[in-house]
Amino acid sequence: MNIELIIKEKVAGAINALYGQSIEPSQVQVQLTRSEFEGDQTVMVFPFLKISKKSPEVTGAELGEYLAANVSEVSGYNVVKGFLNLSIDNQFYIDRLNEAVREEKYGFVPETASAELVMIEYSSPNTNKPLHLGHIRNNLLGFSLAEVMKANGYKVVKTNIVNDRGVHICKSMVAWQKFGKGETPETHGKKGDHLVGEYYVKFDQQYKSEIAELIAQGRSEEQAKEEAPSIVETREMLLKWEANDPEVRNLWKTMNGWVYKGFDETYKTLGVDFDKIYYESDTYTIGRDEVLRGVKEGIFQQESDSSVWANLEKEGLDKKILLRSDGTSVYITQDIGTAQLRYRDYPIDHMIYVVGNEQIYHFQVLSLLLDKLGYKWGKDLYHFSYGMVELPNGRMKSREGTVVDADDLVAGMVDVARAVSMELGKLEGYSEAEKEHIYHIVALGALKYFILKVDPKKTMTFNPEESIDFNGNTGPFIQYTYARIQSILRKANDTGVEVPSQAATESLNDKERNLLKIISLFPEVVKEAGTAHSPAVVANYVYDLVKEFNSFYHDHSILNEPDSAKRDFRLVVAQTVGKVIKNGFSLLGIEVPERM
RNA sequence: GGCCCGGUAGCUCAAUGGAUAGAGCAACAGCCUUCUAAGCUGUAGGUUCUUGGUUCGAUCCCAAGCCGGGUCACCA
Repeated sequence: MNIELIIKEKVAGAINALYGQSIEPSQVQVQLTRSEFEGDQTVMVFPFLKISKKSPEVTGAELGEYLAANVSEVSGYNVVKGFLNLSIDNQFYIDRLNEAVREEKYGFVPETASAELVMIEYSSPNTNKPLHLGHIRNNLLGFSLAEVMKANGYKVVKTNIVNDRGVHICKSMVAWQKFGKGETPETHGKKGDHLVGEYYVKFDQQYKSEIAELIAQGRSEEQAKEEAPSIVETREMLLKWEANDPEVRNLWKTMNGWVYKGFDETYKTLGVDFDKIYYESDTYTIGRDEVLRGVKEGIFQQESDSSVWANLEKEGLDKKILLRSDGTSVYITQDIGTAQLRYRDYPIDHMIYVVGNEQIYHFQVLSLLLDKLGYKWGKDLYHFSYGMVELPNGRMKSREGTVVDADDLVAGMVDVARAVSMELGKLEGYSEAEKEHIYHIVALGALKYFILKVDPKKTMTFNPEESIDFNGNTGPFIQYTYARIQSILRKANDTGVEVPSQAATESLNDKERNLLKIISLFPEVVKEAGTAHSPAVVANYVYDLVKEFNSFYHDHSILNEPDSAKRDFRLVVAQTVGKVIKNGFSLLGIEVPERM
């Protein structure tokens, strides 16, 4: 049981015993004592003044006296103004430490047979261009959130809806037909997703020049955009695609195949994966059928040009198109089909969509549409809406060529990790392959931590220079601490010193005590990360732990401690800190190296 | 314009309504014959955008304003 809950309960009991009033434990405000004061847990006495009808000092003292006398965990107290600072008995923290020692997955809630199932959709790329920095945030958040939910005892199904059809991919196809001359990833020596992305860019260039030409011929901009041959061709291709035209379908399969191969590589590099992948090409017709059912049932309206609309004005939103006048589907149509299919495939208790906050409106609409169509889970979908990633000079803009490519970014970070590591030269004895493995772990640790430590809801700035910094509040700093701990444990093993299976000591120095306090917090942190849907909570916690450990490491020797009882205790502490780092980082999808 | 989100040190970010608002980077000053210096210690750096309100207490809640971003497509 965590100390906060114990104190809340006991304070409620004390209020009752002292002043004859019963309050709920949840009404008691407890927090960690600030380091400049003596004590471990602080109780706010202000809220109880109306009950005690005494001054804050007196009330605090009376409560403190009672708690010290009646609660075994409370070893002492002091009162400063309206703050009652309680000192917690060392044994409590040592017990928590031993809990952490015993449990392999300390801090995690084990999955039970009756656990609820949460499906997490993330990544969800379009198949017309390679992944970029924005996708990286999505992928890292999605994967980490899945790990966090698992650690909170949920069954988790990670899913990916691939937007493999629609105008965007038709654009790449049109451009490839026009300019490709049969080029393939093999002939070009490029990843397939990058190759297809190049044709998407080429399409855009061609389209723009056509528009300019038409405008020069006297058309309005709007007209030009409608009539440009490229876009006309694209629309025709989409229709052919929906009509199952063999030639179009073949090209589509080929080009998407290139892209998938490229994506798989990127996913593998990032260390993310999925339990179930859906393809829009399989789900959009289900969505369309659902929309048409909606028309039949009078939920949606079909206009004279045969486009289909949902009127959400009553719900405070706009009218929303669901099917174009030519009968083709729009983005949201497939989301309806995908949702239906998923609920058919899995007994979903919670559905989480990891999608950027620019789509808040989209998910409000989706939720309402599903609800109107009669799905009880429509209202309950959870849009995990994260903020955009910006560069120091603003948003990434493909037009200005400022889009940061995912593969390039990772490769660059590995290069830096390699350079730093070689300069420090601490990996003697490792094979080249082992070294490369470490560089990869460190590079990804830097990237992932840099992104995940920020509150997901907030827009974040990605500064390439800072992201490859390996000092301070960074992933490699934490990994480094882990590696140091493993080094100590190896050395202990080499010299025949065994790490005890349980910690025993009577006295704790300040830094040992601080470490134990932080270790005892981990289970709460995991829980908090789950309820807040925030990997950042874990990242910040691990950083605090590691900072404290390094300070301890600096001030107190472990293996050279002459008192063997103290040495053994510190070994247990160090080992446990290592375990918490590893478990915490696993929630972020970050690996830890044995050496670095 | 309607709706949504944000504004904290020079920069990037923290801070369940609590005490003197904290870290890292950058700057400056120290610490390696001792378990990995990718480390540790210290100095400096703030009207928490503004003005009101709520209360014992507000960076946090409420209102208005200012600034920045998002969104409101027969795009995805």
